[in-house]
Parts: sequence; C-alpha cells; structure tokens
Amino acid sequence: MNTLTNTANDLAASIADSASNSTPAFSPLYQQIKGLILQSLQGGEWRPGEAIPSEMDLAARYRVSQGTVRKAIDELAADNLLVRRQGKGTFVATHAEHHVQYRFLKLMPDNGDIQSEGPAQRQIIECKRLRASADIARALGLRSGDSVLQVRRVLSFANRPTILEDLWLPGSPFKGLTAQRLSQYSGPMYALFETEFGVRMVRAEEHIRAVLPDAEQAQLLAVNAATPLLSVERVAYTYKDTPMELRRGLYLTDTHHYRNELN
Amino acid sequence: MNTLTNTANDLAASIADSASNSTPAFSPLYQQIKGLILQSLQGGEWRPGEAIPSEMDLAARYRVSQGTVRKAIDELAADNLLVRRQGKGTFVATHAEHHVQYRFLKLMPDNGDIQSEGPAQRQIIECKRLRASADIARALGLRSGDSVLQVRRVLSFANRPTILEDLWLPGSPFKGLTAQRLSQYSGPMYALFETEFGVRMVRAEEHIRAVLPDAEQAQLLAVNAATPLLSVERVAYTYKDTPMELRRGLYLTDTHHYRNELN
DNA sequence: CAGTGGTCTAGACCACACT
DNA sequence: GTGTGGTCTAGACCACTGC
Repeated sequence: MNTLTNTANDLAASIADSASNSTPAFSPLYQQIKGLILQSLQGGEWRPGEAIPSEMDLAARYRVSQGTVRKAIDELAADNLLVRRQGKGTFVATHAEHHVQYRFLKLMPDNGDIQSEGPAQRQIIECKRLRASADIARALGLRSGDSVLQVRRVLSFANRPTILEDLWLPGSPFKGLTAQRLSQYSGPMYALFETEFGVRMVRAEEHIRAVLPDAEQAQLLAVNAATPLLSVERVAYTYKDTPMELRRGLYLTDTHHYRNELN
Repeated sequence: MNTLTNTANDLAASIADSASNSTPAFSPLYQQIKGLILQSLQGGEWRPGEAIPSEMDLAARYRVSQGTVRKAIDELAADNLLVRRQGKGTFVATHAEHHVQYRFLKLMPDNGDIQSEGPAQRQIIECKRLRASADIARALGLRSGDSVLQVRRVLSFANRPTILEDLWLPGSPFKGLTAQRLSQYSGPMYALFETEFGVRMVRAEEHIRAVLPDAEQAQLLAVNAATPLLSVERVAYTYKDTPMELRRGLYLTDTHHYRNELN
C-alpha cells in the first residue's frame, strides 16, 4: 500500500490488504495521497513558499485521478499546510509572507485596529543554553537534562511593554541560534525558524490562566505586582505532531485582549 | 439566479447574469445551493436534531448533480451547521446531543480528565428583565432601552464555585424565559434555547482578559479580592451573523485552564 | 496563448446502518 | 436488501495568472 503502484482498478485489492485484521484499517486513497504529500513536505522536497507540482502532475506521479489529488490537497490546505492560489499553483505555507504576521498571536488591541499600532518592538532579554528541567523536557518530548535553548524577550506596542515571553527550544534542531541572530531578524520568529533551521510550526495548543506576576516579571513589564496578567502557555508542533517549542507568555490586558473564535 | 430553475446547461448564462458589473459577483452553483439550504435551516424547515433530505433528494429538488449538493453540505458540515453520519443521513447540528456538552466552553480541568469531575453544578443567582444599557444594546444589535433579559449564575465543579457568568439576551426572542425554567432544565443552556425558543447559536467570539473581581464577584466565587480571574466576554451569533447573546464570565483558573488550539 | 486551480456532471462502486 | 453517505474516476468547461 505504501508504494501505491495500484491503479484505480486494483484499489479494492489494495485497500483490503490488511488481510483478516479485526480493525480493517480502511484508508481512502486520498488519505494515502495526503500522507505521501505530507512526507514530501516533511522531507523538504518542497520548501516553504515554493510551489508544489500541479494537480495533474501529482495525479500522474501517484497514478490516481486529479480529483483524488484535489481532495488530498483540499485537506492539507484546510490544515494550513498548503495555500492554493487560482491560476498560479499550490504553495507550501509559511509564517513569513503570511499577510497577517504573527499567525499564532491572538492578542489584539482593544480598538481592533491592528494596523494603527504598528509592528511590535522586540527586545531580547536573554538567550542561553541549559539543561532541560523535568517539566520542560516532558513538554518537548525530551529527557530531563537534555540541552535546550531558553529565550526571554519582551514585546512592546506603542513603546508600552505588553508581552513577556520565555521560550524553550530543543537544542539540536536549533544549533547556532543566538541572541544576536534573533535581534537582527525582522519578522516573525517562526519565519526565522523556517528559513534558518528548516523547522516549520504547523499547529499549537495554548493553556490560558489569570495570574499575578512575580517581582522580576512585574519589573520587566513595568507594572506593579498586583496587576493581573494573562498567562499563556503554548506548545507548538511541527509535522507528525512533534513538539518543538514551549512558550510561556505573560500578556498585559489593559489595552489589549486575547481574541478567540468559537465554531 | 434565485429560483435556480437552471439546469447544468444554462449554468454559464445563469452565472453571467450580473451583466456588466465591475464586480462580476460570480458565485459557484454549490454556494447558491449552500445558501438555499441555509435558508431552510434558518426558516425551520428542518429542526435541530432532525435529518435533512438525502443528497439525491436535494439534488433532484435543486436540479443539480449530487456532487454539487455534496460540496454544499460539506461546507455546512465544516461550519458545524450539519452533521454527516454515514449510512444514516445528514442531520441538523444541535447543542443537545452533542457528545461533548458545552461546545463553547473551553475551560478544562488541569488534569485533562473532563469525565472525572462530572457535570457542572449550576446555580441561578437571578434572572430579570430590564432595559438595555448602551454597551449591551450595541453588542446585541439593539437600541438602548430595548428590553433585555439578564441572567446571573454560578457554575461549580466538584462543589467548588468556578465560573460566575452574567448573560444578556434580547427580550423578544426569549419571551417567557424564567429562572425556574432555567433551573429545571438539565443540559446546556444553548440546548434549551434551541428547543424552547428556536434559537440556535452557530458561532461565537470571545475576548479574554485577566482581571481582579469586585467585592460582590469575589464573594460569589468564594475567593478573595486579590485572586486574578479570567474575564471572558462572549458574543454568540445565530444564523446570518445575528448576535443573540452577550455573556460576561469570570473563570477561576487555579485548577482549570482555558484551552485553545491554534492552526 | 497555455497552464493553473475551480466547478460541475455522470456513473460506478464501497462502507455503513437499519430492517 | 435497501438506502444513506463516502470514494474514485473521467471528461468538460470556467476563472485567474502570466507569458
């Protein structure tokens, strides 16, 4: 089933290959195609921002109809892994050229006008290599004591410190990341991860609470210790649901709010 | 274009009917079908929980192919307005039988086990009719002074008060809603809105902040006034993006957290 | 113009649920 | 078995982009 040399006619045979399993493990053709495309994305055959082959080409390559490829691509586009552009092609999604920068940042100014406040000012407080504590290791799928990179930074809007973030990255994929590298780069951090380290963040999960800052946090955000803050803990994942970043943010919510849509 | 008596062959003519508009206003057939199905949902032709006609039936009714109906239904299912069940049919989504109750409530126990904590205990503090203030009116698309219903309640988990909610509903659609009615009903409030008032909440938007409670709020949640709380302001919409509920919640986040997924 | 994704159709067959 | 949604194909044509 992996090689996918089956044509339409031996689909049934191909699908039924799990023999007498109690779980039939039926998987539609387009799901298999989706998996193959995913592998190519993961393996770097097509890089972020690039176009993937046309639907016709992929259909020929995998020996299926265009409609089947289309359905696979539809799902990948729905997952924000690909972007379709009529007349031009289908492209590997990226955090860089995304019209809305900061795709994962849900903090909005209260007036709603994200343009008027302009881009965030970023200040790297520190960037150091250390050994993972138990909870960091667990979140990143590492072992306690493995090398991790820790970054602390402050984001300001209109010169007002608004976000204090600590983030932890697994050491090996991010070899060579320094405070200077981070400072020089303009644009979303996740875009830098893509271009410099080949790590693409695909989805993330956030746990949100209300907390009070400790003395150091209060000082960095220039608030007093009685100011309630939003604590946003995020784990970001690459392909294959591999955790690649843990982020703990403190958001000041007197002029901004965390915006969420429910469906 | 509305009557949709066109067969496949005059599709082109039908689509091009906007004549020489600068905005061609091209709308695919399946989008038009989607709109028609939406109208039927809105008009109550099929009620929450019921099955809608089969794809073949709808195809015949609208004089299009099954594939076109399928694509329309696919989008409505993606929007959580319909639920497909293979072998059985396509059903109007509802807040009642939803396997996960509280579809819009993102607060989770920290241990993640939503089963073990059991259902929430609900306590209605008050339920009264009053005139809308300016901000309430604006959020609900009413005029200041229009009649609105205000409900205040506390939700407890494991006998610990955890959520304090105020909610406002437009007066006319919810005529006859009383504290008693609310107390007697077991199950999500949105399910009651569906069955008793024919109002189905389709989507919602939340603005989240960290705040400190005032004295009354602190007392109702049995916390001291220095305990930071999550302030969750929600506007819920019915069909046609009509706002139908404003809700202001205070969440205690020492044993729970607001969980969000980013894509 | 050619090439891309987008729409629509028609027909075949599969998986699932109920009766 | 019958009816439902789900998959797959093949072919035609439309809309958008850029040469």
